[in-house]
Amino acid sequence: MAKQQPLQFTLDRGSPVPLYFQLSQQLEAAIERGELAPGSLLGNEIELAGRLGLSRPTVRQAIQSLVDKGLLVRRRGVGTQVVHSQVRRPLELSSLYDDLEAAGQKPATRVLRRAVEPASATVAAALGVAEGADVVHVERLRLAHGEPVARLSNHLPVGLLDLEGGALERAGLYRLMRTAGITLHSARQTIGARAATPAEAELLAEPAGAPLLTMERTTYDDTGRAVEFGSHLYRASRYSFDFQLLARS
Amino acid sequence: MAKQQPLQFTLDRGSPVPLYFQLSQQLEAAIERGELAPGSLLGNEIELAGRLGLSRPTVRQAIQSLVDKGLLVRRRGVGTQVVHSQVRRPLELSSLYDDLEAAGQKPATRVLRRAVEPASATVAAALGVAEGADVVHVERLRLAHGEPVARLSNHLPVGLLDLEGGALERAGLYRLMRTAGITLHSARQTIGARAATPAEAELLAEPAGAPLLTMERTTYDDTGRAVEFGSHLYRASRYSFDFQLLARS
DNA sequence: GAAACGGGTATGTCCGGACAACAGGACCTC
DNA sequence: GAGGTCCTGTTGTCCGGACATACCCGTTTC
Repeated sequence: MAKQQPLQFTLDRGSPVPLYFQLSQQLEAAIERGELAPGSLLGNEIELAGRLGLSRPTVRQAIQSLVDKGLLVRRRGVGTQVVHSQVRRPLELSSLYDDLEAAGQKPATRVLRRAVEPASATVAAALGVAEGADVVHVERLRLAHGEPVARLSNHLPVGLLDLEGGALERAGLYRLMRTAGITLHSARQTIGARAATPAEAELLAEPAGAPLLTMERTTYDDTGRAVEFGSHLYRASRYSFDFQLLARS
Repeated sequence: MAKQQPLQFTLDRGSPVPLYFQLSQQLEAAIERGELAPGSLLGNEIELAGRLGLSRPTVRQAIQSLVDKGLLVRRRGVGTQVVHSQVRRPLELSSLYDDLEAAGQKPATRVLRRAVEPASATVAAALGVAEGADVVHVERLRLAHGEPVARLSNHLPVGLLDLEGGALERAGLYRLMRTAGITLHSARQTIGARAATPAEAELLAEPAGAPLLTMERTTYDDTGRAVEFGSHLYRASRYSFDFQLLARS
């Protein structure tokens, strides 16, 4: 357990990006590159602060953000250790489109339907509007490498976003929302499974009665307003939900 | 948007529980009880700190923990607001047993198998041991209200835990681990679906070929060691994964 | 009427210090 | 040799202050 040579960090006090953030990013990059070995001590906070010309609270804030990400573990009286890898990304509020793109699958979208409709009881309850009130309904078929992967059905409040057809084929719904200045805050979702109906089987190129993954999700922005209700169907033979989660506290 | 009367908080400086934690718990309770209306401002930090006889960093730490939980939203230049509810609990590293118990379903467990076996390639890779090395294999049938819900298959390193049969029927695996002094840190999991084989259908009292939810999970403790690999089957007709997630940053 | 300006107010960042609490090893005692 | 005790190092908690920065809103200007 020999002490390793200190890493080099470059901090720019003139930059608008906070110092604790600059530090945490460089620490994360060093861990990613393996320059900070898993299990190794990070060196005590006070000495680190002194070496970098920062105060301890600032250094602590940088370290804390990585602890929250699951990359570091603090042990009182011992020190701060790098976790033994295995950590990738925790579950995020991400869109299928971006996930597929990041995985190198060429995603594509076919818009099946785009209309203003009266809200059903389920949709009204999820979006917090009156039953029968107008909502936007979008139905899309998502493809990867030209093969169908999922049927996405979304309901949105009217006037939230203008979903011009072309935009929907070039990006995921969430990216469009963020671009429109909506800050996503949280979502409530349910993942289940059921057998495909004949129509669904045909659309997704599956045999009749094939098992499908279902996902229902209501997304809220930071004012607490429901901005989207989605009811999706995934081909179980070609898709699964894959994520990491951290123990709280 | 009238200013409401300030709430009362009682802080005990003699208690070993940190002041910021006492405050955050009382704030959370007040939100839970509806004493802090959704959307209402929390009052500025400096004045709040003065009123409670605390410093601003302490108050900020309490508020920050609730922001991380998704209960509050900070807005620079505006104030800190209570989120418009909808927030319950984010996804946790919880055991099915505790979930069922919390939901008022009387959980029960039938141990189908408990043996030391050589690790298959999949299990060995997940647990980080050599293929063919000894691992503990536990197979359980989980019931709720006397009805089968899931078939749970777990592999653990030998010597980690002594899984006496009776204990396995009275509590979930994770609770046993925590009791044994293991601190769970993170887990990697995959949720999918497939059709039941005849044997699985029979065990779970489903028709042949019924859609089942599958979940595979590898759990790590805070030293980065894999402590459990689970491969589970859920009846899609009686169970679904239901959780909340927060947008990062 | 719409756009540009500016003041007030709140959070965001950062500092420097102090003491408490815990883990682990060294040391001593029996 | 086994057990307990002290010491040291490290993180945990808390304080008081300072300045920067973004947002809201009323005012002014065109």
